[in-house]
Amino acid sequence: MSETPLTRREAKDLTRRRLLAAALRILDEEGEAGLTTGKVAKAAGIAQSSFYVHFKDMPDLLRALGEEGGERLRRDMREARRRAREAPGELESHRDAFRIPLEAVSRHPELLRILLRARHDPSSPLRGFALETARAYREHHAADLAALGYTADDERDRRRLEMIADAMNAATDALALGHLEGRYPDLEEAADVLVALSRGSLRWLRATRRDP
Amino acid sequence: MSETPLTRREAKDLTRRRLLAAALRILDEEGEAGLTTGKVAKAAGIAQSSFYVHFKDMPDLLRALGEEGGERLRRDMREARRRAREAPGELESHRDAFRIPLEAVSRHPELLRILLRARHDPSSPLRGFALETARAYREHHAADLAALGYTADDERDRRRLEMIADAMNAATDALALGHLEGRYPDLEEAADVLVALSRGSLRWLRATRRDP
DNA sequence: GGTTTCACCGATAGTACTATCGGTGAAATT
DNA sequence: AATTTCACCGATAGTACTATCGGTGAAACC
Repeated sequence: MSETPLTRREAKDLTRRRLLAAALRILDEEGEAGLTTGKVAKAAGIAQSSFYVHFKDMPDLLRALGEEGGERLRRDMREARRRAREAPGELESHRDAFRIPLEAVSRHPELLRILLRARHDPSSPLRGFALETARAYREHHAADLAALGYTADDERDRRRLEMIADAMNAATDALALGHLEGRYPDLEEAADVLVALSRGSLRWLRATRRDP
Repeated sequence: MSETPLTRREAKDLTRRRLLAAALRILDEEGEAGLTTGKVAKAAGIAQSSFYVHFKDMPDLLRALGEEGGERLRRDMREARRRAREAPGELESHRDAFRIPLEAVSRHPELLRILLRARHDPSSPLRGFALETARAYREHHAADLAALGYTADDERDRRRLEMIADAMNAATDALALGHLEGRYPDLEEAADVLVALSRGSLRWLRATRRDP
């Protein structure tokens, strides 16, 4: 049997993390409609009223959840970016650039599902956070394209890169969700599809480079 | 001033349609959390209790909304498919195949937004309908690819077509939403991006045709 | 060792929504 | 013209959830 010599601060922090974990699980399994202070508190092993010791109200918990989850996602993506840059071959690197995000999403599917839902739900307290996250990914991806040498001098060029980034991100999410639903068992195959689509966009960018 | 010589049946049907329209608007503006029998009834100009004259409960209304909206969406898509087939040039036809859905979505953005939200919300009564709709689009799109001569004999090939269809549909939705948010003012540009991505996938399918 | 702090508890007032009921008047039926 | 039907109404019982309150015991502080 393990001792539990926890200080008061440690115990409180543990409870807080239990609440956040319970909320994430309920949110993923039942949606925001099923998310109540009572359910979360009970799942975390405390009384409903004690919920308010840790959070001002439910939106406050969701904000905290967004901040923590976003931090984790950003870490994952930075890591993915770094590994993709260090990859060896040209084609290998290109495939990695898509396989790594696919794997990251598959490891933490709840967060993606919750963000996708919140993005389209005007009543969700997480909506602003979801939109901000999506914008950040889009612009990072567009910046990557610019770094590959595809100029973004005028407004039209910049918009092109943003549209490609937006479309590729959406395609990545769709294939990751399909994988989670069991339709695409092999992430390698999904990465191949994304590489093919991406190559199409790069070819188009090259073919339509500035003026005749 | 116009007379209103409505039969009882006409009057009831009118109220029913008012309820559905009010629900759609509230759903789009406030999300499912804001959708209550009281709000919908008031917006339709009747008492809260009269809601139950027309629908068994709220899920029942949502089911009806899904059926009607789905019917309209299917009509739009059939039409889009037909027009794309009749289009003249090769490239024109290819661009049309993407511009037309983009335009269809832009005309009825509420429905897409609601479907996207419901798809990821386990608590939504519309979830089953949203998943079914997504599946139908994916398979139609995959069937179109097969009709272009990209064989789908074995499991791997069929999965490839499905993944491409899935990814392209997601990309289309993403660009349509970006257009609605004002980021991509010109749908023609968005269609160009989709054509470029699509060409990438077609080139890949050709390059990897059956055995060496 | 005495005092203070505070995470947690049960109880409960307040709020919002659902769904049913009996009543009403005008349309439909006879 | 008499009778029936029914879309709609106001009232209300029932349910679910929020958020606050005073009380309690053990950890933290002195």
